[in-house]
Amino acid sequence: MKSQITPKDKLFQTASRLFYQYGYRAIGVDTIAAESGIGKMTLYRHYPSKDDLIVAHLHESNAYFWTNFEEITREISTPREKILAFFQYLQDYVKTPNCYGCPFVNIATEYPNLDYPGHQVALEHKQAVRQRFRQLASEAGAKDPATLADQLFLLMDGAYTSVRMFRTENPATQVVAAARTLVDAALA
Amino acid sequence: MKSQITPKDKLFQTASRLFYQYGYRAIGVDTIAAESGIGKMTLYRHYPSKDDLIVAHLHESNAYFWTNFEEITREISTPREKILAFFQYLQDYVKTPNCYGCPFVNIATEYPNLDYPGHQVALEHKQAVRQRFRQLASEAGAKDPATLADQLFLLMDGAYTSVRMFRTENPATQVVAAARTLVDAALA
DNA sequence: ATGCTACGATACAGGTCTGTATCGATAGCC
DNA sequence: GGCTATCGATACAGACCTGTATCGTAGCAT
Repeated sequence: MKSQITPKDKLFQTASRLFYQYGYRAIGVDTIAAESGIGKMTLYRHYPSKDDLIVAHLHESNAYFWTNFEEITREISTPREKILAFFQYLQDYVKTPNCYGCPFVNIATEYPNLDYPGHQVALEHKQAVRQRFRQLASEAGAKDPATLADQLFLLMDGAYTSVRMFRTENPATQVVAAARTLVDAALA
Repeated sequence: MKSQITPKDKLFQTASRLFYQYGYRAIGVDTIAAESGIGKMTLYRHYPSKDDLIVAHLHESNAYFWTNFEEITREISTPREKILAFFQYLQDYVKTPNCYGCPFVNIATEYPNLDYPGHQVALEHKQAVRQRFRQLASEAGAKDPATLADQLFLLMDGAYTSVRMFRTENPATQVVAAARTLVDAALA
């Protein structure tokens, strides 16, 4: 077996961890190189610029989100339970010390300009989540699926945001109960 | 009448606007000086460091929030209606083009370290808001005021966050309806 | 009028950032 | 064994950042 982890992979993982925990503007390429033990030139050989590395990290985060999302909801039968299962996972996740909010919320806050490439990736991701919520709300029989989806969406990003503000002692411990209330009210 | 707006005021207003719109790390002291027409030395005569200027801006934002909050809820009789009046104001505000999210959420996202002075100001502000929500929830007769307060809190910060992500076309148009559903469910 | 104070403008110091250039080493492959 | 491609390390260029030092000036009070 050859080296199963390439320098590019190690660099990417280190960059993702540092970006996510400390912020995109706070982490420089020198820090990424030093922390990962990878030469800076190797970074620029694989990614033309720091922004390209950021975009790659966001694409990876997007892929991870969806595989995780489908894995969580796969064995759940009803769409209502799928929604609640996702929020239960979210609630558990935001209590762990390795949660630092949502990468897409973070990049959009740090780079509010909508033309910034990273913000565009975040926007596409969030629109897709919104759409997925609408689909589940529709399948669950909500009278106004778009409305319920947006309400759930606010809860989700509120939970992510509260983690970055409060760390572990955050109000997101109530996100499942709130989601259940909103879902049941929309189905009644 | 002498000059009713001092250089310090003009500088402070310009800094607040730029910080809020573009972010705290993105705006440098040279930009603030140039945009306000105030010399950089005048900035450092009134504020020892950029971080002190940021903290002053956050304190001002905190004061504005509370005067605004009390003004909105003053003429409302019941605590339930006070809560909904605040969320109605929030929903209207996040639809205006001069809303760029929440200054406290923004600073906490850009400076996730809890020891950072700006993050501490943000944390104190958010804890106070949480406490105020609990008080109103208690006065309204909620069975578990702390739970309802946290649920409303998630909606609020979710709305702020969605503005910075989506700008005007955001899911926060449903924040009042969601708040009403959560409040009514907690009072039933 | 004359100090005095606050101000704007400019230059500068020291550090950090992104991105490039260069060189030596190393590991796989023919 | 030797060729080649990739890597790590280092130095560097140019830009930008915070914060300081300096100087000329305009207004204000006594």
